[in-house]
Amino acid sequence: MADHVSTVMAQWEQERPDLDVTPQAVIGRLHRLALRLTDELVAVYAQHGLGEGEFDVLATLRRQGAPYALTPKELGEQTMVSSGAVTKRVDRCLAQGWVSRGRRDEDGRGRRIALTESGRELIDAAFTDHIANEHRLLAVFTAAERRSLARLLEKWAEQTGA
Amino acid sequence: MADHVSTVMAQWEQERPDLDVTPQAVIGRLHRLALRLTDELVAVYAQHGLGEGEFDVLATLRRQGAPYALTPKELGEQTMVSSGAVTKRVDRCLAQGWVSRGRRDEDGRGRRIALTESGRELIDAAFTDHIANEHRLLAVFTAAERRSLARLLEKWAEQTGA
DNA sequence: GGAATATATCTGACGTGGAAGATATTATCC
DNA sequence: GGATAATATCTTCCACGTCAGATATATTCC
Repeated sequence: MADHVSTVMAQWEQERPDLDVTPQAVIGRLHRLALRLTDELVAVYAQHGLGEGEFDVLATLRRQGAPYALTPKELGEQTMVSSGAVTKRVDRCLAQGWVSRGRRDEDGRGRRIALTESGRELIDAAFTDHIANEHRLLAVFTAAERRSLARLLEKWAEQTGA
Repeated sequence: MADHVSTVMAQWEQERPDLDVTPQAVIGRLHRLALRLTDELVAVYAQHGLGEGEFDVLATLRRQGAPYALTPKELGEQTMVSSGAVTKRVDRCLAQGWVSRGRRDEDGRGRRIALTESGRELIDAAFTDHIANEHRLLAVFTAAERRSLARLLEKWAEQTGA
């Protein structure tokens, strides 16, 4: 019945009775859960020959709508990775022919990363499976629990500066 | 008012009306939140000269109680990293004199990683700050909300095989 | 007891991301 | 319009983790 985090908390209460470790019930669980969920999600990306970074790039471009294009800066902001990571992720997608890297018209500094036709087909198939996978992972919950969880996470994210 | 995840979901509803992307309200938010929280936690580890891996090792040993020792295998199981990662994390702690690596008596294959006195002092100080930090991060919530969130995460973790 | 197998740990190659600085282009100010 | 600053992107180096295989020791079965 006791999950890992409960065990850990009991150990701390024994060893450091001066501290109130109840936050671990939320933060510890959240982190372990995020790790496990990532594994589950990555497994589906891999079925389509995609790593997490590539999936992230293609999905971000895809959801912008036609013509499925963003600058590297916008890509980095939306995916929360550094500019260096964006360059490398785009390089990998480029090598597979999933995106093109063009010059932005107005501003010579800017680039324009756009989905190719094959990239769009790939991400449409992968994303369909991805969403099915997420439904599967959430199947434990009732609709009310899901709403409750979503609301709590949203509130937290807002405050942290989501 | 609209957080990033809400925006993303609205984009997908527009682009892929055939899919029900509501799971993102939970899974997307959980992942972004985990990333942000990690940054906040790591900042405190760094104040004590610790990386995430080192903190993880020292804290895991510390909460076992005296004599603060585990085998590499046990360390890896509790911290959810590969055996290779355990070796390297322990190497780094060893280089700083925070742990010792001895031979386990009964089994010549086994090792015994134990906190040194300086390691114990360091993790006690760092963990005190860490818990204060977690309290700060959870300050947005009422006690009831915290319990509710903890319960939902626990339920989820249980099913995934926490 | 010796061969085959299992277990525990370590090693090395590799992949990915971050941080800081390099480069290219544009904007601003006199 | 030329110097200076700002912006966008890329490059380089490094930290850290995984994975597959290497090594050392233990166990099992004949």
